[in-house]
Amino acid sequence: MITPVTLFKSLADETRLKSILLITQEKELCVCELQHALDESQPKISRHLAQLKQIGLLQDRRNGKWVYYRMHDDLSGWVNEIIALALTNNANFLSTASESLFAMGDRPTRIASCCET
Amino acid sequence: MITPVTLFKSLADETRLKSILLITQEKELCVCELQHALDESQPKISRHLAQLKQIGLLQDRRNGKWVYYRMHDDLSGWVNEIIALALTNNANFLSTASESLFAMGDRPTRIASCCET
DNA sequence: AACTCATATATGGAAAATCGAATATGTTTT
DNA sequence: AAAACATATTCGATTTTCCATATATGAGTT
Repeated sequence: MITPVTLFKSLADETRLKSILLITQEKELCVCELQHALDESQPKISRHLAQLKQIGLLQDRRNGKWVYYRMHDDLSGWVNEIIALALTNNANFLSTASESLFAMGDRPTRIASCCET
Repeated sequence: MITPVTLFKSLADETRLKSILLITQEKELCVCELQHALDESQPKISRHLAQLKQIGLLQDRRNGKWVYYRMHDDLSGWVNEIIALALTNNANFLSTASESLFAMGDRPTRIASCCET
């Protein structure tokens, strides 16, 4: 069970918050997609994702060379609700990253999406 | 307009989060009540409240020697909703502070409550 | 097996957050 | 106006967070 302080600390960083909101919006994203969408270095993205995974907010799965992150399945309802509220009420906060993601060419998601359960 | 990162940073500290949740629960609290409920030093409480006020999460009013803090009237709906979710889903996180507040003798609130609009 | 690509981690340093202690301000009481 | 009380602020120090760089791991590809 995640504590409220731990949750809010996780959301209190621009890179982490945008990552979580993008992942929530897109269901699942790999490191390189977040790297492109947020225009940040690979280690930076990877480090924050590892942190979010360690806390239990995210879970990952590897598919070939790519590692896909999504919200953890076992999150309490109120955690998901808080994230959903943040997402739906801060469209402009995420717009640039979101547009950048859609403009990205060669997204591995397309290839992977055909293999999902 | 508060940004989501600013909001979550505000909630990412135990003293601040408990203060905000207690204030939300009790409508209005003065520094000495929070000091007692959270069992923290006066400067520490005061400093965090000042920070929350500066951000625009709290507003204060002075009544005699006491300064009462409450949630800011002009907060966006989603901000209040997030705080309400945190409050209703983390009873145990707040229980000790809450009990300590109720056990406090000579609460100035009692005197002030007769003068509120 | 060597090479490439995607991702992860380790390290040292910089920046930011937090704190305790001391002190200042403002209000009431005497 | 001095004393007492509630609150605010300053200061230096500690701790925590964050980052860039370099390097490691792990999976496909040739």
